[in-house]
Amino acid sequence: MSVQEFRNWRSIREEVLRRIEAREWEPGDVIPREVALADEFNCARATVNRALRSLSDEGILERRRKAGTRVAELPTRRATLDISILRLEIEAQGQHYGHQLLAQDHETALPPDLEALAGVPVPHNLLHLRSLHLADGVPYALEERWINLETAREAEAMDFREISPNEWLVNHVPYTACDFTFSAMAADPVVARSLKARSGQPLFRIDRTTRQRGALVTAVCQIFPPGYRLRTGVA
Amino acid sequence: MSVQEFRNWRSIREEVLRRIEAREWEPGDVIPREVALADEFNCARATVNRALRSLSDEGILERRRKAGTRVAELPTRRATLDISILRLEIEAQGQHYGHQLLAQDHETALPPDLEALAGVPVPHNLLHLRSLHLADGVPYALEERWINLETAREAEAMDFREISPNEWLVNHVPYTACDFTFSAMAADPVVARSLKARSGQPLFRIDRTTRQRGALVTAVCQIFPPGYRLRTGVA
DNA sequence: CAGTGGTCTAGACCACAGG
DNA sequence: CTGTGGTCTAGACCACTGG
Repeated sequence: MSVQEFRNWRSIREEVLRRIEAREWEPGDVIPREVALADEFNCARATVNRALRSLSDEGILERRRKAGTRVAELPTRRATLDISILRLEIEAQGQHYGHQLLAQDHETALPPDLEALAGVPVPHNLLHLRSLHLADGVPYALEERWINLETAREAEAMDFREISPNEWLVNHVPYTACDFTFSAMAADPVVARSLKARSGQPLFRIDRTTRQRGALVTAVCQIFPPGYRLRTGVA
Repeated sequence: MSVQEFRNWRSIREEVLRRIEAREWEPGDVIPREVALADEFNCARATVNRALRSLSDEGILERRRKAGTRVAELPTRRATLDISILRLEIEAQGQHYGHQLLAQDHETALPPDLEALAGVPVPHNLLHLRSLHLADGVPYALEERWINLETAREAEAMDFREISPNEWLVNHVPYTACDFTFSAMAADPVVARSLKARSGQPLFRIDRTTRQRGALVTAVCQIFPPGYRLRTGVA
């Protein structure tokens, strides 16, 4: 083999991938330790570390102290979903975004499945909003949202006909952790009417709960019209 | 404020998050540059870099050369889905995994939606498999799979009644990139019978195409019984 | 207890993009 | 052109864990 130059961690990463694809290193094999690779590639160990860590983050390698680094046998496909704000998703498709507030009231509990997803105690003081996202005037998603008024008091005074609750929250409660659930459901008559679907049609649904420091911030259920598909980028 | 010790990149990361949550740094704000933070935290710049990079990877910060680092305004929620092998998913729930090969033949094209998802030229020499994954004997998912025989010739000789095609592929074609699509569909009579669902019921569906070096390796469509939910970890 | 990856440091140079 | 993040280096110590 010709002498190759490895200048940076990306090229090392590529070379490691190449060896795995070429089955020079097979699933389950322990690969040479960092020092050895650093020596082979004629670079600092930190650089090799950077490359191997990135592969380990993606589940392609498994690393353990003392045990060394091995090629994952049954790699978990780690798909990253970029869940953006619906407005951005719609505008990215070159469509005009619209938002329509259908209902607003106070509730004292979440629906059971969202409560289970939340995994944290849910207060009894919730602002409940039902709204519709539109793309070029056509229903794009029906959204049902609960906002914890103890975490986000100012939400009560907001007029969510102007700004969508999601965008307001994102800018008001900056950093949050969230859990998602994806599922299929049948359109009930109410939902069907909002989304211009027929009752009983299969709809794609995303549930989400958002927390900050262990306290619920908001819970959302978004329902999409028939035919909607959620796509991911690469693992 | 009391003098705090910042020993490692994780603690710096936490402190940065704290400042964002506390709105000391608001969405859109430029935060101090790495050298300044390294100075404040009394550590090397590389350590600050490590902390900020991890936040930037998650979409919480946005970094650009010369422009500096700022708190993301409309952060994209980056959910990571761990799509494991169904056998592992089932066994992780303490259930017994079973696999049943329903049909096997040759086809010359993918269904249109999978072909669109693939994004690479699809050869006309495909092995097609239809199989059922069982958890404790109950249908867990119906799987329809196409394998590119030009990439994975040996697949033709395999007996997929013994080992599931997915597991064989994973060990045979180690590293691959893949794209997913999630959607809802109505059970047609055939699918309904396999999954013991009623015709027309909403089903959750995952489509996936897998590539290696730009060549299609396999395309899969997995359909789950009513009530199935896909959950994610945190962003 | 010893070997491996995990991390930190201090310094350097580079690449990119803002002004 | 200049300031910022991106990366590399050489060396060091630490933490975990397998044997």
